[in-house]
Amino acid sequence: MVKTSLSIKTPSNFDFKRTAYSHGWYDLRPFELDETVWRLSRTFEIGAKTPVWTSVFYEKGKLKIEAEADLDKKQQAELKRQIEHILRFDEDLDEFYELAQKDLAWVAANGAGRLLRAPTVWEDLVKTICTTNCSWALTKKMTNGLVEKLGDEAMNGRRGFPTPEKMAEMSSDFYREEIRAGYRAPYLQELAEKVASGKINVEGWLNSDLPTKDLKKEMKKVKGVGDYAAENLLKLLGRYDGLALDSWLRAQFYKRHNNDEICEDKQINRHYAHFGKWQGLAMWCDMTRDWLTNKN
DNA sequence: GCGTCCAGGTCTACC
DNA sequence: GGTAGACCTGGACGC
Repeated sequence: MVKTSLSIKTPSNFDFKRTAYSHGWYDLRPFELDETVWRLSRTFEIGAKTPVWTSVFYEKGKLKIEAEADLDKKQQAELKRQIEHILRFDEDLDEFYELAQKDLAWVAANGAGRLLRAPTVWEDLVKTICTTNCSWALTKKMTNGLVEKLGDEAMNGRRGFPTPEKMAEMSSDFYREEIRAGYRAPYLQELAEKVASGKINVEGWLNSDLPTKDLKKEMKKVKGVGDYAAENLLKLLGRYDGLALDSWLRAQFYKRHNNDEICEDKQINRHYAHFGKWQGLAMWCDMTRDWLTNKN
């Protein structure tokens, strides 16, 4: 039941559908996207007794927020801040849009380029590890398991993403046998312990002063994080220097730009090099251009 | 139903 | 720095 209704003014070039549907995160719990009415829902940890189940949708130039809890002013402000964060309101895409005018003009025209992210770097990091070396079905199974078995419950019974502390309590065997994380099991356990104990501050990566190259090195110190995972996470932090190439992205490139023939990664890099620090975002937009076809 | 093969990214050991 | 093999799961396929 909706107990708090709020609204936020969106940036002028903001497109809710393109942002919610920007990549697979909308499909991973605790996110839920109802494409029939374009409502994006999930739990938020905003200092209330329990996580707060909240839905957002776009109406008349404003983003409407409906939370299933009575929220005080402080909690309302925190909820707005987290929603602006996940929908990337702070992303200044003007420079990218200008660069894209030549061969990706549709990007600016359609307000594309904002990549949905979780409220915390922690959640994005764990989910990214769960995308490596497996099918999307298995990624969904792992994240669903984490949320269902370890997430705190909101008032409506829906669960949030587990905290590092909660995940650190569980054994490697739990992640292997219950979450079906396979060889990733000890990686998840070790990561949770390090984050919970403060040995690694992954939230600090968001506003890190480190050059991207050095930040990527830091990320790759986490077991289970290689080139693809680090570059994917960097994109979610707003750094698009890397292409985060995985098998799907490569296959899409071969189809669209290489007559469906396999080529070396060097060729893919060359293709997007003129986008400079925006090349990762340029490639992602290029490969996902048709995602909203038949969904409007 | 069972066994085999394969895709998917990263790690470790080795050169 | 580059490479090979192992890691583990689920789906596809053949029998």
